[in-house]
Amino acid sequence: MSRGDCGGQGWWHGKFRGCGYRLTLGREAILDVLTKSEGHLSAEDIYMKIHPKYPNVGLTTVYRTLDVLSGLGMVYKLDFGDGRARYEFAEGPKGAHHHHHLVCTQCNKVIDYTDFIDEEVELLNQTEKGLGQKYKFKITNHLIQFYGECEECGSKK
Amino acid sequence: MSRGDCGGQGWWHGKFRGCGYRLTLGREAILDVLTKSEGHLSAEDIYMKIHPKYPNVGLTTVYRTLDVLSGLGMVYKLDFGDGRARYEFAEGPKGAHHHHHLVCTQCNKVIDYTDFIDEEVELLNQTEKGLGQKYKFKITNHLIQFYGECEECGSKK
DNA sequence: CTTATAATGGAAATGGTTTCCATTTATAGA
DNA sequence: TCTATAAATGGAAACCATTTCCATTATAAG
Repeated sequence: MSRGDCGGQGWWHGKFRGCGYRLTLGREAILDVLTKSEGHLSAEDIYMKIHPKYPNVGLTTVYRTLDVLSGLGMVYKLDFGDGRARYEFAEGPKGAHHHHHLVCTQCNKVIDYTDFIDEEVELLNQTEKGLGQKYKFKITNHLIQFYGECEECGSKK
Repeated sequence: MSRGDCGGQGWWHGKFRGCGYRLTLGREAILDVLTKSEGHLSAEDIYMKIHPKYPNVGLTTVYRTLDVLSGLGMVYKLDFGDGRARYEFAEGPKGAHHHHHLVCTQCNKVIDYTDFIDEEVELLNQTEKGLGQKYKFKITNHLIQFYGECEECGSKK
């Protein structure tokens, strides 16, 4: 399984099979949307995007698949405070495309930023290590979000 | 309005009045619970704690008050992935009792930690400033959470 | 190909949160 | 102190994202 294969169709098959999951059309369709769309999709967003081409993939399956993917660490489940979960594809190893979020508390707009990521990540790694030892946690992930008022909302007053 | 007043009964009266909100028994009861309980209460938790003493304060009022408090920045609304919002009192100025969260993705247990907070906060302040300028955001808050598997859940396998 | 069992979809249930509205209450002003 | 007015309330009903149920279908091992 050479690294080059990862670009081809279905590079995640191994990950699925290895964990005892089956490969289905619905799952492929959902992963496809997640990898090709720019972030922050809700379950329904994904359902809508898939539906024209795969009208027999139900919303329930979307939820179930997102749960599986989230459990495998292939997808992040996020909450931006708009009452529905948002999902984004977890990029490759070691922080490629790693980013955090800037959320407007008025209109729920979300900006992905990568500024300062290097410094952040270094501190986070240290912190993860320290916390993991102290609290006997096996830390697998972190979430950083900044909240505030975006330019547009600020000027509306 | 001397600073010393803040310890007394109802130090938040000014904040409320200043924003055009009225003081009611229910609101005082809710604030009282939030300030005196250790964090992460759900709306229903608060309702249950209040109910014996204030049986005529409804769950709806709890939700409404938490919304108001959250809007005033007196309370943080948090999501630990267990399907209900959790609220915690936002402590005084400049990071007194400032802490972040360590969340077990299996059992949803939450540990508050203050380790490394100083380094984190310094980096965060810089980041906030930089991001605020670049994206024209008026940043008011941030969220940091680490996710993983707690000792107990890890040993259950 | 056959078989065991995972996965599915659609409808129904769930459950946290919000909305509605008639009633109560806090507060400013007389 | 009393009154007027608009905010706040509670309880029931609505809402709506997500989950559960279950009979059916489809994957993949042998």
